[in-house]
Amino acid sequence: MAASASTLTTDTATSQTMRAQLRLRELILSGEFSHGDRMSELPLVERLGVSRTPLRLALVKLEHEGLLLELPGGGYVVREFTSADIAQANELRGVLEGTAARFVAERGTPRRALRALQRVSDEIAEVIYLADYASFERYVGLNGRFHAELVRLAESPFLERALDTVTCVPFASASSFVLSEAELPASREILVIAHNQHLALIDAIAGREGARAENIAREHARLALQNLQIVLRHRGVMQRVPGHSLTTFDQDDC
Amino acid sequence: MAASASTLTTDTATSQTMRAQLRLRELILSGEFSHGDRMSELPLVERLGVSRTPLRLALVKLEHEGLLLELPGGGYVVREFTSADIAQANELRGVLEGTAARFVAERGTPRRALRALQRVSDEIAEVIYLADYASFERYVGLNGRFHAELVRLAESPFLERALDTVTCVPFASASSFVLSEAELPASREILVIAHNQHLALIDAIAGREGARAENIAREHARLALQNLQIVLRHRGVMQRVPGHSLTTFDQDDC
DNA sequence: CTGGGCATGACTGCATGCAAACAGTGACCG
DNA sequence: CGGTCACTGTTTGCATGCAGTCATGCCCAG
Repeated sequence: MAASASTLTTDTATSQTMRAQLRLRELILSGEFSHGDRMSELPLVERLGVSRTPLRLALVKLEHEGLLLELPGGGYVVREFTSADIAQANELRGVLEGTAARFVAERGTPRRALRALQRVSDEIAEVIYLADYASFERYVGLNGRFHAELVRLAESPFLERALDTVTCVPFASASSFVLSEAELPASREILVIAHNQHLALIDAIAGREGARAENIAREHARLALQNLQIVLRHRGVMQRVPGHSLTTFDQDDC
Repeated sequence: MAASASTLTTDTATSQTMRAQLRLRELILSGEFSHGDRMSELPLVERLGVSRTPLRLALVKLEHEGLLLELPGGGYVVREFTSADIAQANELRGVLEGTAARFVAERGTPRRALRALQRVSDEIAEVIYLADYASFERYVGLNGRFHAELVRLAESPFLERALDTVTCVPFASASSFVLSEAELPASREILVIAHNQHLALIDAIAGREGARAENIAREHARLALQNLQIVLRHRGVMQRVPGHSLTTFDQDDC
């Protein structure tokens, strides 16, 4: 849901509820609120320009998404994500994407479908050796497409739903690959490794090696965490990353 | 969410929204509605005795739970669960519970915590050799406790959330072990096997054998599907099982 | 000076009225 | 006779008013 909803922009939203949900998520992830902040309805009504009814529906949905926590006495607060949360969510993502990969490999997929993955992979190969920032951003988009395509091939709606429960966690989704200019060389090495894992994944799927595909996808997810740790060495970068205000990193442990 | 909410009864619900959500879920699973039925607000308002506002919140929550589907033009219909859905959700449950088992095994758990699992397992050992229906029902409860305890030990909120996305699927949760008087002997064999898997799981966790624990839990989940297939041979039983009206089973394929 | 109780304020949960959109039906035109 | 358009009824989405509850702060008494 997070993925599909976020493809809409705030303007194209048809209902007030959707508008409120998108705009609110945007506000939260942009750092407008910090973890623990109470989401009082009246100020938000004023700020978002929607009535209380759709706003409340949006709050309920964001609570289900995991960004908000319901208070016992009523009302919601912005949820906090600890480094342990991020690590666990990321590991879980690896498990689920690994399961997707296994499903695809075991079921056997027409070569035509695999070619879609291959194409994205080829595009990625073109950008990882370019050292400029724009190429990195393109990589993030392509990488997201690769993972989305993989999950799509699994043809398992429940798997997608389960993945939605972790992709809402900042820094735990495949497309939240954090970039750091200061660590460009180190990050680029990681991209090379990640690309190699993509290739191995495709090879495993093509050969219907389910267990291999699963394990590659798991290790692939762990690479994202590794990259996050590298970037965390330079605090300055993090300030600009969506979702930063929701996280609490213990010093250099993640 | 499904698990925690269903522990409350309709009466103890504090808010109208909660009351509507519990009662509605009850109505849907009890077969009062069939898949595809439209959940019109006004009739439900009359039936549940709550106003439209809390009812709509309940509908949103049930949609997120997976029991309802949102229509493009607005409104909700009762979702259909095909046998493929059930199989996939069950497989996914195995993956997630396997991950829970792996987490517990790898992290290493104090013997005191393992003893809780052991106790439930001991209680199960007492009931599986009794051939009466009451013992079967006790087994279902104990089995649910075993699985809940295992997930609790994993100490991973996201894992629990992800599991919630599959436990809402009829016949896919650990506690939805379907009983059939007609197939008592066959089902009892399955219980014996399941109990043996529980013991192996505890042993694997105690020995910190993560991969073994994970694979046992996966295979354990597949056993539930096997049992369902056995019970499906006798259609009569299914009529009384919660959630039956939401499912469409292809003949003897599941 | 401190602790407890009361009052006031704010905030949430709920109910209902209103408007817009969709579907269903009937009539009219080709 | 069939298709299309318009009208009507139903349904959802939204806005707002109201009441109950929780928290906060102040005042008074010990």
